[in-house]
Amino acid sequence: MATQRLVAHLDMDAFYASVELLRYPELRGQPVVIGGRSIDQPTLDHSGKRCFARLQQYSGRGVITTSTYEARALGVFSGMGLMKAAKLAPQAILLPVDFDAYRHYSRLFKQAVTALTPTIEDRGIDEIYIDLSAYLSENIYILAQTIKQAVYDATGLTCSIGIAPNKLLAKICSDLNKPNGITVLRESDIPEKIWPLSVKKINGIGPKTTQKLADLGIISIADLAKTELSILRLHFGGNYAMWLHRVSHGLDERPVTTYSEPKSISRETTFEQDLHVVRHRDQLSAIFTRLCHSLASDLEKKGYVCRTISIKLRFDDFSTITRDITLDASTAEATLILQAARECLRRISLKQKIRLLGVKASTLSKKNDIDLEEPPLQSLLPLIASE
DNA sequence: TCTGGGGTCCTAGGACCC
DNA sequence: TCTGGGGTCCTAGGACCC
Repeated sequence: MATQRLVAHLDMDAFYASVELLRYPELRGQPVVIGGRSIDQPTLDHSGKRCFARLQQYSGRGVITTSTYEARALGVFSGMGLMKAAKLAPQAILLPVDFDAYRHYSRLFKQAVTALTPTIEDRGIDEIYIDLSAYLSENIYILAQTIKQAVYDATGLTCSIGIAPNKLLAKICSDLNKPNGITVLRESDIPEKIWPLSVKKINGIGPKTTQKLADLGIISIADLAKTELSILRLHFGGNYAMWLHRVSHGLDERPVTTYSEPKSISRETTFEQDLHVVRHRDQLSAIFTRLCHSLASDLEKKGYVCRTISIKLRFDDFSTITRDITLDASTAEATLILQAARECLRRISLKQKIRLLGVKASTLSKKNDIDLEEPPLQSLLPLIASE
Protein backbone atom coordinates (compact mmCIF):
# COMPACT_ATOMS: atom_id res chain seq x y z
CA MET A 1 0.00 0.00 0.00
CA ALA A 2 1.51 3.26 -1.14
CA THR A 3 1.72 6.01 1.40
CA GLN A 4 -0.84 8.73 0.97
CA ARG A 5 0.39 11.86 -0.74
CA LEU A 6 -0.86 15.41 -1.08
CA VAL A 7 0.24 17.50 -4.04
CA ALA A 8 -0.59 21.08 -4.98
CA HIS A 9 -0.42 22.60 -8.44
CA LEU A 10 -0.04 26.37 -8.36
CA ASP A 11 -0.74 28.25 -11.55
CA MET A 12 -0.31 32.02 -11.84
CA ASP A 13 -3.41 33.72 -13.30
CA ALA A 14 -2.82 35.05 -16.86
CA PHE A 15 0.77 35.52 -15.75
CA TYR A 16 2.42 37.68 -18.44
CA ALA A 17 -0.67 39.82 -18.84
CA SER A 18 -0.97 40.30 -15.07
CA VAL A 19 2.67 41.40 -14.81
CA GLU A 20 1.99 43.99 -17.54
CA LEU A 21 -1.05 45.23 -15.60
CA LEU A 22 1.19 45.88 -12.59
CA ARG A 23 3.17 48.21 -14.85
CA TYR A 24 0.19 49.73 -16.66
CA PRO A 25 -2.66 49.72 -14.11
CA GLU A 26 -4.82 51.89 -16.39
CA LEU A 27 -5.27 48.79 -18.61
CA ARG A 28 -7.04 46.86 -15.87
CA GLY A 29 -10.43 45.62 -17.07
CA GLN A 30 -9.51 45.99 -20.74
CA PRO A 31 -8.80 43.29 -23.31
CA VAL A 32 -4.99 43.07 -23.48
CA VAL A 33 -2.94 40.70 -25.58
CA ILE A 34 0.80 39.99 -25.16
CA GLY A 35 2.83 38.67 -28.05
CA GLY A 36 4.61 39.25 -31.30
CA ARG A 37 8.02 40.58 -32.08
CA SER A 38 9.01 44.14 -32.76
CA ILE A 39 5.92 45.52 -31.06
CA ASP A 40 6.59 49.06 -29.90
CA GLN A 41 6.62 49.80 -26.22
CA PRO A 42 3.86 52.26 -25.24
CA THR A 43 4.70 55.89 -26.03
CA LEU A 44 3.75 59.09 -24.19
CA ASP A 45 1.59 61.70 -25.90
CA HIS A 46 1.99 65.51 -25.39
CA SER A 47 -0.12 65.41 -22.20
CA GLY A 48 2.00 62.61 -20.76
CA LYS A 49 -0.67 59.99 -21.28
CA ARG A 50 0.50 56.55 -22.39
CA CYS A 51 -0.49 55.41 -25.88
CA PHE A 52 -0.81 51.71 -26.54
CA ALA A 53 -0.72 49.78 -29.82
CA ARG A 54 -3.95 48.10 -30.87
CA LEU A 55 -4.20 44.59 -32.24
CA GLN A 56 -5.55 45.88 -35.58
CA GLN A 57 -2.28 47.72 -36.25
CA TYR A 58 -0.27 44.51 -36.20
CA SER A 59 1.14 42.79 -39.24
CA GLY A 60 3.48 39.83 -39.08
CA ARG A 61 3.78 36.23 -37.98
CA GLY A 62 3.53 36.57 -34.21
CA VAL A 63 1.19 34.57 -32.00
CA ILE A 64 -0.51 35.43 -28.73
CA THR A 65 1.60 34.47 -25.73
CA THR A 66 -1.01 35.41 -23.12
CA SER A 67 -4.17 37.45 -22.98
CA THR A 68 -6.21 38.96 -20.15
CA TYR A 69 -9.50 37.32 -19.22
CA GLU A 70 -11.32 40.25 -20.90
CA ALA A 71 -9.50 39.44 -24.15
CA ARG A 72 -10.25 35.73 -23.80
CA ALA A 73 -13.93 36.64 -23.57
CA LEU A 74 -13.56 38.02 -27.12
CA GLY A 75 -12.31 34.65 -28.31
CA VAL A 76 -8.57 35.29 -28.48
CA PHE A 77 -6.33 32.74 -26.76
CA SER A 78 -2.67 31.74 -26.37
CA GLY A 79 -1.12 30.31 -29.51
CA MET A 80 -3.52 32.08 -31.86
CA GLY A 81 -1.92 34.04 -34.70
CA LEU A 82 -2.03 37.78 -34.01
CA MET A 83 -3.47 38.48 -37.44
CA LYS A 84 -6.36 36.15 -36.77
CA ALA A 85 -6.84 37.62 -33.29
CA ALA A 86 -6.92 41.12 -34.78
CA LYS A 87 -10.03 40.18 -36.72
CA LEU A 88 -11.80 39.04 -33.57
CA ALA A 89 -10.66 41.85 -31.27
CA PRO A 90 -9.24 44.74 -33.33
CA GLN A 91 -9.43 47.21 -30.44
CA ALA A 92 -7.60 44.99 -27.92
CA ILE A 93 -4.36 46.48 -26.58
CA LEU A 94 -1.21 44.78 -27.89
CA LEU A 95 1.93 44.71 -25.74
CA PRO A 96 5.36 43.24 -26.52
CA VAL A 97 6.65 40.33 -24.43
CA ASP A 98 9.17 41.23 -21.73
CA PHE A 99 10.65 37.96 -20.54
CA ASP A 100 13.07 39.65 -18.15
CA ALA A 101 10.13 41.10 -16.22
CA TYR A 102 8.27 37.78 -16.17
CA ARG A 103 11.37 35.91 -15.01
CA HIS A 104 11.78 38.46 -12.21
CA TYR A 105 8.20 37.91 -10.94
CA SER A 106 8.62 34.17 -11.47
CA ARG A 107 11.58 34.14 -9.11
CA LEU A 108 9.66 36.22 -6.57
CA PHE A 109 6.62 33.93 -6.40
CA LYS A 110 8.71 30.74 -6.31
CA GLN A 111 10.86 32.12 -3.50
CA ALA A 112 7.75 33.07 -1.53
CA VAL A 113 6.30 29.56 -1.84
CA THR A 114 9.62 27.85 -1.11
CA ALA A 115 9.94 29.81 2.12
CA LEU A 116 6.68 28.21 3.30
CA THR A 117 6.78 24.76 1.70
CA PRO A 118 10.26 23.85 0.42
CA THR A 119 9.49 20.85 -1.82
CA ILE A 120 8.56 22.48 -5.11
CA GLU A 121 8.90 21.35 -8.72
CA ASP A 122 9.51 24.02 -11.33
CA ARG A 123 7.17 23.61 -14.30
CA GLY A 124 8.16 26.64 -16.28
CA ILE A 125 7.83 30.34 -15.69
CA ASP A 126 4.31 30.44 -14.18
CA GLU A 127 3.62 27.03 -12.62
CA ILE A 128 4.90 24.81 -9.85
CA TYR A 129 3.96 21.60 -8.09
CA ILE A 130 4.28 21.53 -4.33
CA ASP A 131 4.58 18.35 -2.26
CA LEU A 132 2.30 18.90 0.73
CA SER A 133 2.41 15.32 2.04
CA ALA A 134 3.96 16.56 5.26
CA TYR A 135 0.83 18.65 5.90
CA LEU A 136 -1.76 15.85 5.53
CA SER A 137 -3.13 16.39 9.01
CA GLU A 138 -3.48 20.15 8.67
CA ASN A 139 -6.36 22.26 7.33
CA ILE A 140 -5.60 22.24 3.62
CA TYR A 141 -7.76 25.25 2.73
CA ILE A 142 -5.98 27.41 5.26
CA LEU A 143 -2.61 26.19 3.99
CA ALA A 144 -3.64 27.01 0.41
CA GLN A 145 -4.85 30.45 1.52
CA THR A 146 -1.53 31.06 3.26
CA ILE A 147 0.40 30.16 0.11
CA LYS A 148 -1.79 32.38 -2.07
CA GLN A 149 -1.36 35.27 0.34
CA ALA A 150 2.42 34.82 0.35
CA VAL A 151 2.46 34.89 -3.46
CA TYR A 152 0.33 38.02 -3.47
CA ASP A 153 2.45 39.77 -0.85
CA ALA A 154 5.62 39.01 -2.82
CA THR A 155 4.31 39.96 -6.28
CA GLY A 156 0.91 41.66 -6.16
CA LEU A 157 -0.33 38.83 -8.36
CA THR A 158 -3.01 36.17 -7.87
CA CYS A 159 -2.76 32.47 -8.57
CA SER A 160 -4.99 29.41 -8.56
CA ILE A 161 -4.21 26.29 -6.56
CA GLY A 162 -5.39 22.72 -7.01
CA ILE A 163 -4.71 20.21 -4.26
CA ALA A 164 -5.13 16.47 -4.80
CA PRO A 165 -3.50 13.08 -4.08
CA ASN A 166 -1.18 13.40 -7.11
CA LYS A 167 0.20 15.75 -9.78
CA LEU A 168 -2.22 14.66 -12.50
CA LEU A 169 -5.28 15.53 -10.42
CA ALA A 170 -3.75 18.63 -8.83
CA LYS A 171 -3.07 20.03 -12.31
CA ILE A 172 -6.66 19.43 -13.42
CA CYS A 173 -7.93 21.02 -10.19
CA SER A 174 -5.94 24.25 -10.43
CA ASP A 175 -7.90 24.95 -13.62
CA LEU A 176 -11.35 24.29 -12.14
CA ASN A 177 -11.63 27.49 -10.12
CA LYS A 178 -9.67 30.05 -12.13
CA PRO A 179 -8.75 32.82 -11.56
CA ASN A 180 -7.79 33.29 -7.93
CA GLY A 181 -9.31 29.99 -6.79
CA ILE A 182 -8.62 27.00 -4.59
CA THR A 183 -9.84 23.49 -5.37
CA VAL A 184 -9.24 20.57 -3.05
CA LEU A 185 -9.99 17.12 -4.41
CA ARG A 186 -10.12 13.84 -2.52
CA GLU A 187 -9.98 10.43 -4.15
CA SER A 188 -13.69 9.91 -3.51
CA ASP A 189 -14.48 13.09 -5.52
CA ILE A 190 -13.07 11.64 -8.77
CA PRO A 191 -16.33 10.27 -10.24
CA GLU A 192 -18.25 13.47 -9.52
CA LYS A 193 -15.61 16.13 -10.24
CA ILE A 194 -13.21 14.56 -12.75
CA TRP A 195 -15.14 12.07 -14.83
CA PRO A 196 -17.53 14.60 -16.45
CA LEU A 197 -14.57 16.60 -17.84
CA SER A 198 -13.32 16.35 -21.41
CA VAL A 199 -10.34 14.03 -21.95
CA LYS A 200 -8.33 17.05 -23.15
CA LYS A 201 -8.25 18.37 -19.57
CA ILE A 202 -5.68 15.65 -18.88
CA ASN A 203 -2.11 16.91 -19.10
CA GLY A 204 -0.64 14.74 -21.85
CA ILE A 205 -3.76 14.35 -23.99
CA GLY A 206 -3.43 16.90 -26.75
CA PRO A 207 -5.39 17.71 -29.92
CA LYS A 208 -4.35 14.57 -31.83
CA THR A 209 -5.28 12.12 -29.09
CA THR A 210 -8.48 14.03 -28.27
CA GLN A 211 -9.59 13.65 -31.90
CA LYS A 212 -8.57 10.01 -32.06
CA LEU A 213 -10.53 9.29 -28.88
CA ALA A 214 -13.53 11.26 -30.19
CA ASP A 215 -13.50 9.05 -33.29
CA LEU A 216 -13.93 6.10 -30.91
CA GLY A 217 -16.83 7.85 -29.18
CA ILE A 218 -14.68 8.69 -26.14
CA ILE A 219 -15.33 12.31 -25.13
CA SER A 220 -15.28 12.55 -21.34
CA ILE A 221 -12.83 11.13 -18.83
CA ALA A 222 -15.71 8.87 -17.70
CA ASP A 223 -15.95 7.48 -21.25
CA LEU A 224 -12.23 6.77 -21.13
CA ALA A 225 -12.46 5.14 -17.70
CA LYS A 226 -15.25 2.85 -18.97
CA THR A 227 -13.24 1.76 -22.02
CA GLU A 228 -11.61 -1.66 -21.74
CA LEU A 229 -7.81 -1.55 -21.76
CA SER A 230 -7.89 -4.13 -24.57
CA ILE A 231 -9.88 -1.69 -26.76
CA LEU A 232 -7.37 1.12 -26.11
CA ARG A 233 -4.54 -1.27 -27.00
CA LEU A 234 -6.07 -1.78 -30.44
CA HIS A 235 -5.78 1.93 -31.22
CA PHE A 236 -2.77 3.15 -29.23
CA GLY A 237 0.69 1.84 -28.40
CA GLY A 238 0.84 -0.48 -25.40
CA ASN A 239 2.47 2.01 -23.07
CA TYR A 240 0.21 4.87 -24.05
CA ALA A 241 -2.92 2.67 -23.78
CA MET A 242 -1.91 1.71 -20.25
CA TRP A 243 -1.22 5.33 -19.37
CA LEU A 244 -4.63 6.45 -20.73
CA HIS A 245 -6.32 3.73 -18.70
CA ARG A 246 -4.51 4.73 -15.51
CA VAL A 247 -5.00 8.49 -15.79
CA SER A 248 -8.71 8.08 -16.49
CA HIS A 249 -8.92 6.47 -13.05
CA GLY A 250 -6.96 9.34 -11.51
CA LEU A 251 -3.80 7.27 -11.00
CA ASP A 252 -0.39 8.94 -11.16
CA GLU A 253 2.72 7.97 -9.18
CA ARG A 254 5.13 10.64 -10.45
CA PRO A 255 6.99 12.25 -7.56
CA VAL A 256 7.39 16.00 -7.09
CA THR A 257 10.93 16.48 -8.43
CA THR A 258 12.82 19.41 -6.98
CA TYR A 259 15.68 19.40 -9.49
CA SER A 260 16.41 18.05 -12.95
CA GLU A 261 19.29 18.63 -15.33
CA PRO A 262 18.45 20.19 -18.70
CA LYS A 263 18.44 17.71 -21.62
CA SER A 264 18.79 20.21 -24.44
CA ILE A 265 19.34 23.89 -25.18
CA SER A 266 18.18 25.40 -28.45
CA ARG A 267 17.73 28.54 -30.51
CA GLU A 268 15.37 28.99 -33.41
CA THR A 269 13.83 31.79 -35.40
CA THR A 270 10.93 32.23 -37.78
CA PHE A 271 11.61 34.74 -40.54
CA GLU A 272 9.37 37.68 -41.31
CA GLN A 273 9.13 36.31 -44.83
CA ASP A 274 9.98 32.86 -46.17
CA LEU A 275 13.52 32.87 -47.49
CA HIS A 276 14.73 31.42 -50.74
CA VAL A 277 17.83 29.23 -50.51
CA VAL A 278 19.60 30.81 -53.46
CA ARG A 279 18.14 34.29 -53.56
CA HIS A 280 18.56 34.87 -49.81
CA ARG A 281 21.70 32.82 -49.42
CA ASP A 282 23.72 35.48 -47.57
CA GLN A 283 20.87 36.34 -45.25
CA LEU A 284 20.25 32.66 -44.40
CA SER A 285 23.93 32.08 -43.84
CA ALA A 286 24.16 35.06 -41.47
CA ILE A 287 21.13 33.85 -39.48
CA PHE A 288 22.55 30.31 -39.30
CA THR A 289 25.85 31.65 -37.95
CA ARG A 290 24.08 33.93 -35.48
CA LEU A 291 21.96 31.04 -34.12
CA CYS A 292 25.07 28.90 -33.60
CA HIS A 293 26.82 31.73 -31.76
CA SER A 294 23.77 32.37 -29.55
CA LEU A 295 23.58 28.67 -28.75
CA ALA A 296 27.29 28.55 -27.89
CA SER A 297 26.91 31.54 -25.60
CA ASP A 298 23.84 29.99 -23.91
CA LEU A 299 25.83 26.82 -23.26
CA GLU A 300 28.72 28.86 -21.92
CA LYS A 301 26.48 30.96 -19.64
CA LYS A 302 24.80 27.86 -18.21
CA GLY A 303 28.07 25.93 -17.88
CA TYR A 304 27.24 23.06 -20.23
CA VAL A 305 28.96 21.36 -23.12
CA CYS A 306 27.14 19.25 -25.71
CA ARG A 307 27.99 16.27 -27.87
CA THR A 308 24.98 16.27 -30.22
CA ILE A 309 24.12 19.18 -32.54
CA SER A 310 20.78 19.27 -34.35
CA ILE A 311 19.37 21.61 -36.92
CA LYS A 312 15.70 22.17 -37.67
CA LEU A 313 14.17 23.57 -40.84
CA ARG A 314 10.57 24.46 -41.40
CA PHE A 315 9.52 25.04 -45.01
CA ASP A 316 6.88 27.32 -46.50
CA ASP A 317 4.31 24.50 -46.32
CA PHE A 318 5.05 24.18 -42.55
CA SER A 319 6.63 20.74 -42.99
CA THR A 320 9.54 20.37 -40.58
CA ILE A 321 12.67 18.28 -40.72
CA THR A 322 15.61 17.77 -38.37
CA ARG A 323 19.11 16.42 -38.79
CA ASP A 324 21.60 15.75 -36.04
CA ILE A 325 25.14 14.63 -35.56
CA THR A 326 26.89 13.30 -32.48
CA LEU A 327 30.51 14.33 -32.05
CA ASP A 328 33.32 12.30 -30.51
CA ALA A 329 33.99 14.99 -27.92
CA SER A 330 31.79 17.50 -26.11
CA THR A 331 32.01 21.15 -26.98
CA ALA A 332 30.52 24.58 -26.39
CA GLU A 333 32.62 26.30 -29.06
CA ALA A 334 30.71 28.34 -31.61
CA THR A 335 33.04 27.37 -34.45
CA LEU A 336 32.68 23.63 -33.77
CA ILE A 337 28.91 23.95 -33.37
CA LEU A 338 28.68 25.85 -36.64
CA GLN A 339 30.83 23.26 -38.37
CA ALA A 340 28.63 20.40 -37.13
CA ALA A 341 25.45 22.30 -37.99
CA ARG A 342 26.75 22.88 -41.52
CA GLU A 343 27.43 19.18 -41.84
CA CYS A 344 23.80 18.49 -40.90
CA LEU A 345 22.62 21.07 -43.42
CA ARG A 346 24.47 19.27 -46.22
CA ARG A 347 22.22 16.25 -45.67
CA ILE A 348 19.08 18.21 -46.59
CA SER A 349 17.90 18.85 -50.11
CA LEU A 350 16.75 22.45 -50.19
CA LYS A 351 14.00 22.80 -52.74
CA GLN A 352 11.38 24.83 -50.90
CA LYS A 353 11.46 28.26 -49.32
CA ILE A 354 12.42 28.24 -45.66
CA ARG A 355 10.26 29.64 -42.87
CA LEU A 356 12.23 28.70 -39.77
CA LEU A 357 15.78 27.79 -38.89
CA GLY A 358 16.86 26.28 -35.55
CA VAL A 359 19.93 24.83 -33.85
CA LYS A 360 19.88 22.57 -30.80
CA ALA A 361 22.49 21.17 -28.44
CA SER A 362 21.84 17.89 -26.61
CA THR A 363 23.69 15.08 -24.86
CA LEU A 364 24.68 17.76 -22.39
CA SER A 365 27.11 17.54 -19.54
CA LYS A 366 28.37 20.05 -17.04
CA LYS A 367 31.55 21.69 -18.25
CA ASN A 368 33.28 20.91 -14.95
CA ASP A 369 32.33 17.23 -15.07
CA ILE A 370 33.95 16.92 -18.47
CA ASP A 371 37.11 18.49 -17.09
CA LEU A 372 37.16 15.79 -14.42
CA GLU A 373 36.41 12.97 -16.85
CA GLU A 374 39.04 14.02 -19.33
CA PRO A 375 42.08 15.22 -17.45
CA PRO A 376 44.76 16.81 -19.59
CA LEU A 377 47.38 14.39 -20.80
CA GLN A 378 50.04 15.69 -18.45
CA SER A 379 48.08 14.67 -15.38
CA LEU A 380 47.78 11.15 -16.75
CA LEU A 381 51.52 10.73 -17.16
CA PRO A 382 52.37 9.91 -13.54
CA LEU A 383 49.63 7.22 -13.58
CA ILE A 384 50.98 5.65 -16.74
CA ALA A 385 54.56 5.88 -15.52
CA SER A 386 53.72 4.15 -12.24
CA GLU A 387 52.34 1.05 -13.98
C1' DT B 1 -3.44 36.62 -43.21
C1' DC B 2 -3.20 30.65 -40.26
C1' DT B 3 0.31 28.49 -37.06
C1' DG B 4 6.47 31.62 -31.80
C1' DG B 5 10.19 29.79 -29.13
C1' DG B 6 11.74 27.03 -25.54
C1' DG B 7 11.50 22.54 -23.85
C1' DT B 8 10.34 16.98 -22.61
C1' DC B 9 9.33 12.31 -23.67
C1' DC B 10 8.32 8.42 -26.75
C1' DT B 11 8.81 5.37 -30.82
C1' DA B 12 11.21 2.94 -34.24
C1' DG B 13 14.81 1.21 -37.25
C1' DG B 14 19.62 0.21 -38.03
C1' DA B 15 24.36 -0.41 -36.36
C1' DC B 16 27.12 -2.73 -33.39
C1' DC B 17 28.54 -5.58 -29.51
C1' DC B 18 28.16 -9.61 -26.52
C1' DT C 1 28.39 -20.99 -41.79
C1' DC C 2 24.06 -19.84 -39.83
C1' DT C 3 21.10 -18.35 -36.25
C1' DG C 4 19.37 -16.37 -31.80
C1' DG C 5 18.27 -12.46 -28.35
C1' DG C 6 19.46 -8.44 -25.46
C1' DG C 7 21.42 -3.94 -24.72
C1' DT C 8 23.00 0.51 -26.14
C1' DC C 9 23.87 4.22 -29.26
C1' DC C 10 22.57 7.07 -33.14
C1' DT C 11 19.21 9.32 -36.01
C1' DA C 12 14.47 11.13 -37.39
C1' DG C 13 10.04 12.29 -36.44
C1' DG C 14 5.99 13.34 -33.70
C1' DA C 15 2.95 14.54 -29.72
C1' DC C 16 2.64 17.44 -26.14
C1' DC C 17 3.46 21.29 -22.72
C1' DC C 18 4.31 26.24 -21.09
